[in-house]
Amino acid sequence: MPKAYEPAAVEGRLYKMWEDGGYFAPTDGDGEPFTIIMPPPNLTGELHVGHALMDTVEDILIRWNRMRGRPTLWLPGIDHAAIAVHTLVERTLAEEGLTRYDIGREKFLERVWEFVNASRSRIFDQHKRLGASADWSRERFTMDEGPAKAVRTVFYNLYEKGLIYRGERLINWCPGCQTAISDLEVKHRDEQGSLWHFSYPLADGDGTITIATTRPETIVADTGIAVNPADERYRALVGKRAILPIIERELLIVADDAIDQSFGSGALKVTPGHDPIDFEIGQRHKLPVINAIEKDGTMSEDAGPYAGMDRFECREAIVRDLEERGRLVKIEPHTHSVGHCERCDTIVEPLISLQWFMAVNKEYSDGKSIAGEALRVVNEGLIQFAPQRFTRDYLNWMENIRDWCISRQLWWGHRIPVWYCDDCDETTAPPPDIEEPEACAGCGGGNLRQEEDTLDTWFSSALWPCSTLGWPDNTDDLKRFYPTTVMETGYEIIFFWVARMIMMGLFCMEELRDQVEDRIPFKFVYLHGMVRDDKGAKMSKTKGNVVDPLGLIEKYGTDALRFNLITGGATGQDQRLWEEKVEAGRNFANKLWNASRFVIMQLAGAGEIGTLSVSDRESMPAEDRWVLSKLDRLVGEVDQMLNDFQLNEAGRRCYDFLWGDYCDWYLEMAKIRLRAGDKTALPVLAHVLETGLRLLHPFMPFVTEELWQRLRGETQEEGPAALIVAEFPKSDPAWRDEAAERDVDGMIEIVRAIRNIRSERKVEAAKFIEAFVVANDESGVAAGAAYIEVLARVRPLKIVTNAVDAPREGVATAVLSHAVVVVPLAGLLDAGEERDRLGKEIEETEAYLKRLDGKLSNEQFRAKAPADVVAAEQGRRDEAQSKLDGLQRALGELGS
RNA sequence: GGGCGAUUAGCUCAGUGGCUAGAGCGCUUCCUUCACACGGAAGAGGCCGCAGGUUCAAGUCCUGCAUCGCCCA
Repeated sequence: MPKAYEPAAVEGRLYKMWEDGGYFAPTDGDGEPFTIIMPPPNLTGELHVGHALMDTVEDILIRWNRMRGRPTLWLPGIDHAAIAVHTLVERTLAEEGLTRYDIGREKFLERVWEFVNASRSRIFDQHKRLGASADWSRERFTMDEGPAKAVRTVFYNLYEKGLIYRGERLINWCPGCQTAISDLEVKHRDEQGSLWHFSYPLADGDGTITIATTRPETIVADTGIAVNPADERYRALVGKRAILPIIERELLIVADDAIDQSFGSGALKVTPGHDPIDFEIGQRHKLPVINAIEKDGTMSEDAGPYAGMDRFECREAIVRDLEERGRLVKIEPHTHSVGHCERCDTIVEPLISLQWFMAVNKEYSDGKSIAGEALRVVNEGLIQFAPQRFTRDYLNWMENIRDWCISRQLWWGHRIPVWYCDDCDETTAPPPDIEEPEACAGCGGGNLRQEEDTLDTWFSSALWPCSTLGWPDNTDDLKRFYPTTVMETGYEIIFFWVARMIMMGLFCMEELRDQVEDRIPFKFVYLHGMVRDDKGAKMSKTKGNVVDPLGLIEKYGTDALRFNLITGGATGQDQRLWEEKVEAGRNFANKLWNASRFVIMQLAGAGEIGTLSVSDRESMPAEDRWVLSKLDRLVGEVDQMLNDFQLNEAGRRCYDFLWGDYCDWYLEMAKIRLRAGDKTALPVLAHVLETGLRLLHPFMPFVTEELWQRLRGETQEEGPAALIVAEFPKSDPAWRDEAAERDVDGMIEIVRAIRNIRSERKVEAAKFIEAFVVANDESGVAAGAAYIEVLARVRPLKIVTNAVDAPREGVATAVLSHAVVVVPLAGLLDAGEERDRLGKEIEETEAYLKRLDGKLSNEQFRAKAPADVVAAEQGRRDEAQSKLDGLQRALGELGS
């Protein structure tokens, strides 16, 4: 066995072994399935650390449940990422001097598929490097036939229920991507701009009214002016008309409660065609709607003299023209929020457009609406969030949700399954099994044109938990694995995706499941945080601060990266990552490797060691019972923490036990026995290690599997062929042994005290020194005497029950709660220093004692605190008192 | 404007009302010993952001404030 763990030498081999062994597919058992549908990575992306965290969390949950014996399904897939792929292909076309219109829809889609097929397989090869134990045989792609049929089906069902409609509404238009986008895809950013004040003459010639705007270019689409009804300044003007300069349009002055009197001049120019708030005001007052900006961002015919001008050039031109006419009152600097396209960062233009929408608040049967149901299942606790605080974000968003614009002016994606008739006005939406209708549903004619637009990618992603399992068909997988167990994803897509999956899942399953708890897409939503760079900045390709997970894997191993990502922060919390941090994980893997290497070497040729059972406990020495007791405690804690989605704490506890208790102490004690020819520690060494490897396997799958295989090679126990399908440890409190824990912890304290004295007094590391331990429980200490001698390099060790039997002159004293350690150090000791040290410790102990006394003399505490807490405090008080007595005695014996 | 999160050792972070608040990295001293120097041993280092409150008991719960960050409008 090599001296150091070499991840590269085992990872590929083990992954292949698992895959070939068919371990990733769910077993056929009847147990309650544990299912995770993997959030589909998008086609264009390389593996990044966000994926690494996602894979790690999901793989831990999956491996843990697989080992618990539940039929476990982790279903992977890929998302077609409509806008991203569409623009990517358009860009390559542009390099050839072409547009998609030059080559047409069919050729365009051929180009897209070329790209898709080339990048599709690469993505999961990268995920496999992370050890992801997903069932690749069930892999799905949003554009595959199954998911596509699901899209057509749900579209049809929604349409039939009147929940999908086409209408002219104000939508967010991205002039860069040349498509409508949903509210969620607009990112608002504060920008430094100006607030221009313009005065308009009143139509009756009697005075002016001053309006303020951040967007002068939209003036040409103004159709009214609104003021607050309570505003004294304008009360007399309500109902009158003002004249829009240049365009010479009459603007009705209306009163509306939505107007903030203190903003600008208190008079708002109303542009229903280019602002959502204005649109609502316009609706309330029946103001006309004018579209003055085209989809390419230039001014339309309605912009009069500015027609054809770019919207931002137009802004300057209008300001200039109004200034020339003496209409400009003032310009104030002003910071305001500007909407940008999430994808291309172009400033989004709200405009009126004919689009398809999903009516999320509309009642479609006995009090049910899409959003209403989605609220209900979370309010009723059928779906729970981890961390819990995200529940409120979800509810808040769902309560204020507006109709979802689902059409996109893209060619790549699911084409909206409706046909328009050239001979009549009828729209034909055929049932999903008809891919192309032959006749118009209205006039029966055959001149049909399919809608050009495609659906928002999230529309199909929202179906993911059911479409991947076969919906709309009631397949075996759907029956067995839906509702899925956990949806694990980043908190940043809770609205984009989680919320919409809940809406769609509930709707889709209505016909198949009677009970609402059977219709939910998942029971738990686990949200992980963002992985940032070393300065806390978001990683991005453009900033060049991305940490490449594959590079880290090559350098430190997959397990090291996984362990760091999991223990590096709490659930739902952002974390920072940089290369050196991963070293800790590598070191841990190497520690396990070497501890195992030692155990395996000891086992080699030792013959059969047999298995361990609780009944053997009686004959075991304290340290065996100690480590087994602590191990069982750990097993219980880890199980509890995994159940509570506290993966980070569970991982940490494993680390503490394996490195601290097992390697630092148990192994060292076992060595002493082994050197003395006593092989009785072997079964315990092997058992604890084997259990620890099983416990840690979900976190660090490769090193644990490799070591487990090697260990099994020595112990030759019967059982599963691989750790990945071994049984996850179960707590058995029969292993608990508080007396052993107390005795061995006490022995460890003595060793530490002696080591401390040696180190402080600069005793040569290799030198053996004499030491006395004064203890009431002589036999308890005597049981560990051999270990104290070796681990603290003490010879001879003298255990006495009475302080007078230990020397007093020239000694260093360490007072513990259960014992006093006396180390004669004639010549090495400075009495003054020793006195100072004891004095300081007395001070600390007195303060501690005082605190405990205060607590214990408080009748409220005795009356109200649980009995075990009171008893524990009393115990601590007694220990502190005995320690204080010892310290004072030691100080007294030191003389003055 | 509304909401959420963070603020704990030099740095990065854990800490799910009850042990004298922990870890990793870094730092100091010592150790090439027989699993491991990717190691071992010993140590230094804390107004748990500030101010109130609830509680027998607060780093933890509540309120307010400050600073930083995120989400929504």
